[in-house]
Amino acid sequence: MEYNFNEIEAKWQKYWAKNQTFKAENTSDKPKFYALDMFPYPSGAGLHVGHPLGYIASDIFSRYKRHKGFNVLHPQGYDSFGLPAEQYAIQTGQHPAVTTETNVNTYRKQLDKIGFSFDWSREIRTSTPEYYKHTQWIFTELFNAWYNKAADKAEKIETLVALFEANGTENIQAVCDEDVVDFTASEWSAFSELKKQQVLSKYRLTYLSETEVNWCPALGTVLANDEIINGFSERGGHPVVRKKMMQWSMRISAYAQRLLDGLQTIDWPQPLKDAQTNWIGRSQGASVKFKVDGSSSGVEKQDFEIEVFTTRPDTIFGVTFMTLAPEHELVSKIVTEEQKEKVEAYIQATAKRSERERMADVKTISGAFTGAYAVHPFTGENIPIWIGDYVLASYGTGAVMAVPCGDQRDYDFAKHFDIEIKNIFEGVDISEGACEDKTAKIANSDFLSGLNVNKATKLAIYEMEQRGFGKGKINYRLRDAVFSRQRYWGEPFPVYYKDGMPKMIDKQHLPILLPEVEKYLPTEDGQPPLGNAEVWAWDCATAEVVSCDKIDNKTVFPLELNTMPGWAGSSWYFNRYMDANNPNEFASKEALDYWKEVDLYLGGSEHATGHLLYARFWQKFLYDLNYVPVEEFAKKLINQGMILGTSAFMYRIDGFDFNGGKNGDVIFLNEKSIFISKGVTNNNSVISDFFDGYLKNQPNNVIELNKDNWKIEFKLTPIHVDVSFVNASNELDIEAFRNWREEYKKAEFITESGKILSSGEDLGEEKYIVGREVEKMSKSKYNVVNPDSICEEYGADSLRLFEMFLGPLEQSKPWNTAGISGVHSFLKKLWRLYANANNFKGDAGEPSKEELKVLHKTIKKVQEDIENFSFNTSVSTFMIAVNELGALKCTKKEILEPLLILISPYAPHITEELWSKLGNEQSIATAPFPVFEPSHLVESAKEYPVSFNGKMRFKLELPLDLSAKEIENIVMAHEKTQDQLQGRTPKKVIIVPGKIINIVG
RNA sequence: GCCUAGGUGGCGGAAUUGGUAGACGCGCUGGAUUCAAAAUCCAGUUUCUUCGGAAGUGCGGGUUCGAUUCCCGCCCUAGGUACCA
Repeated sequence: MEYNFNEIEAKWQKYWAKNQTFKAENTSDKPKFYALDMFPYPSGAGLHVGHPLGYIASDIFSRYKRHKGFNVLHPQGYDSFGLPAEQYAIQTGQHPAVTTETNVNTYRKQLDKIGFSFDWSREIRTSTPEYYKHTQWIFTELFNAWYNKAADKAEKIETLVALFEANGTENIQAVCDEDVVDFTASEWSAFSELKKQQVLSKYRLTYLSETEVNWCPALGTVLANDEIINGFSERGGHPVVRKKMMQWSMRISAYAQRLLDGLQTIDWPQPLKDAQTNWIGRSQGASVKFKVDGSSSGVEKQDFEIEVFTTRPDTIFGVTFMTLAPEHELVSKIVTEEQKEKVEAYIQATAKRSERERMADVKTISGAFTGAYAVHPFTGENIPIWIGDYVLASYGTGAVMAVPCGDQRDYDFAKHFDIEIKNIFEGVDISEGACEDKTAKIANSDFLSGLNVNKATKLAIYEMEQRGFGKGKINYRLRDAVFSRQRYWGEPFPVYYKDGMPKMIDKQHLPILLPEVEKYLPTEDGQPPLGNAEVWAWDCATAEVVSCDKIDNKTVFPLELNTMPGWAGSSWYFNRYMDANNPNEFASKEALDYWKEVDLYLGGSEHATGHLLYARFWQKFLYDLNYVPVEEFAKKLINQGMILGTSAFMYRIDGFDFNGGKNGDVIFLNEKSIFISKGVTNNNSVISDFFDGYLKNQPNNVIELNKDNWKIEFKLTPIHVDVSFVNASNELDIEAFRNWREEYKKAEFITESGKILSSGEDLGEEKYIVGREVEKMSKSKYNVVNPDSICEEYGADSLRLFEMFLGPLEQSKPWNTAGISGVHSFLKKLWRLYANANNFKGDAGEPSKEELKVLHKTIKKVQEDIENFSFNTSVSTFMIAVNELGALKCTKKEILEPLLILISPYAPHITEELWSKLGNEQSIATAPFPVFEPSHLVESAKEYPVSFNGKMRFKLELPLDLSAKEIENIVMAHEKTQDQLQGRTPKKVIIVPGKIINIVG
């Protein structure tokens, strides 16, 4: 009986769905295990082979945990709000909800074919009202909360109001805007309602503020940094300007320290933790204010102050100049007439450089003197103020107190511009470079002289605070996150505006449904797409969304026009799966208390600072308000590597190029549909033959060349070609290519042997070889491979094994199906092993010692591998086991049955089938994992490697119970040893019993 | 520049605490079976070699009886962009 994988896989997929085999219960005597994948965005291109990599790994782990007796929650869903559906809507008018539905259905079909053990009863989509009503509710909770530093947690805004009513701002320790003003309790109660709201908005965890954005007027939208190339939009090439916009922000900075501290408590990859640590960017030091000396540069500049942040306040006596970022707002105010031209030229030059470029380039030193001076707060000396692009505006305060003796970049800057370098370190030579060694003692620094770094830092801060120009401060690079998007396809804010102040809509009226619009573009006056909605106003009296023309600003008010960003829905979805169908709450307390957190979270490292940081932030917030029982949502996280595609290239001959195209010696062909095989693109005889042919076809042969003196090359353009037209030997299916597009119908080819095929001519024995390159897998590169065809040709079990067999999970690797036949023939061998065992029924007899040894070494290895997420080596182990059992002609049920359980997490369909053929009536899914018995692996002899100076020369089988001395005697007497030594006496013989023998000398 | 990960046959990769480098699979070569093909099975396959051996895990050093593994310096590839002020 043949291994008919199509039939078997369909059968068991149906069985699992019908019997709800993988449905997780919210109450159980079993221990719980929650395995989660980072859910996909359902794109139009469908699932590609990179997606399942992580899903298969988490599925293996989930199935393993079921065998180990756990109640496993392994859900899946869709992050279904997003830009591609909106772009498609703009182009075609198709409603994004319709596109999304279609794409989700495609994904579901593809996922089902791979045999994942998902609990589909818990499927979620972030774009459904049932889901986003809770996203909206969490937003209102953030609005109605503030961060109490005294309690070090978020609290309801009511507690802040109570404090204001009692004592005003006295003793309030809150994370808030910089510009809050103090007031007393009686002042607070005298404030108008509007004024009170204005004050509170400076404390709320989400708030409206003017934020600088990259605005593209032509596209009517805001662009991300990497959507901009040299000041123009990537798509369309339109100009982009910096513009301030009123937007919602999330006060994530309140959680900076806790987000940092929390990293200590979770088992996440170190590189990912590093990325978050760096993103948060904590640094401890002092904030110091320097006054600008008006007398040096004009009286009107007297009032200006430059605030800097320094991590080395102890080196303040070494300050000999200041550097401002060229974009710093003070630059234009303090620059003197004489320096104005130079400074402006420098600012213009800097504006063209990206921040990355400015940071990476430590060799080029550039800057300009503003002509103005600051006053050193301790010495009263005048110090020059410079601008330099090594100081970034977005970093700290955008200004630096430069200490050239203690910072290499300041040092290089000072040297370059011949600025004074003052040495404030005891016995340190700074003639060659700055002293960045923190053990150096401070000298030449008034009251700080003779102190070490720690003491000097503390004293410097104390003195600054006493004299009122500085204070100790911890600085974070982490900035509050902008939460508004000028898009249609996202969660609408449950917000309306009364007297210009935002008001939240009550939980009981949620969800606020995304309104219908005529078109998905921004309005003509630059409003977001929701500005096109006709029914988009809030009626407070009836608590309904009503038509915009009813707006009277008394009971009917305009609704918010922005929508939420992509990360809103994904910042809490892991909690939703715990109780996915709860209509009232985001999840019940019972469900949350039972599942608590994700035990294993799998996904790509590209989400390190986006999704994963914001999700941790929301979780901590929900924890503070007692909505969730744990502060970190994922105990363990594993990054899966990216699967790269292998693009195929055709080489189109556009013309001829003489002498490398110098002097304009290029001839272009009129017909541009001739493709040349990769191997002959530089072949001289092919080129000259082709050129001769070209000359003959010219009606008036005007070209006369002495070819001996000319070097002719083809002018080629590599064209991406669909990888499905190319076989494993890089040979092109010419028919498929000709039928691909109208323009290629008449294509001609120069084959690998140099033969010219005219249009329509068959290949015959000839071959066209394409070029190959490994790049990111993407639809536009025609290198996307989806799993469907592999499932059809080899089956889902082969796909699963193969994706795991490719290599370590965390490493990125190119997709190459060359090895898939290997895992497929393994499955066929497995099938045959059982077919030969009493026609799948297995024999009852006692297993032999050898058979037990094979089984138990496999149990040991596979269990270790799964627990170390080393799935690739398990697949090898299965192959070895099946090869060995095949060689032993094993037919014993006692061996074959446990072996199936070992393989079943990896290849669930074939193992279910063989399991039932062995006579089992229940699914294999919850069969207990075999227990490893070490006694089966005990050996009595060992084949020792005998090494000479560490190099293995021959092997010698010896009993394991020999002592080191006995081994030495046997080895030294051995003839091969004498051969190796050739009469020399060994200096030393090292024997590690059970391991190695090494003879030195 | 810096941080992180990585660099092993023709290819994907294995070697779990320093102890037989190249497991397993692909590909390739030869053979068996077959009218033939597919499928299957068997043998071989790091390189060089005077067939005794010798060299070999990005490069150069070091520690060690012994290094893919540990240390120092460097090169390359991928991802991230900090620290500092």
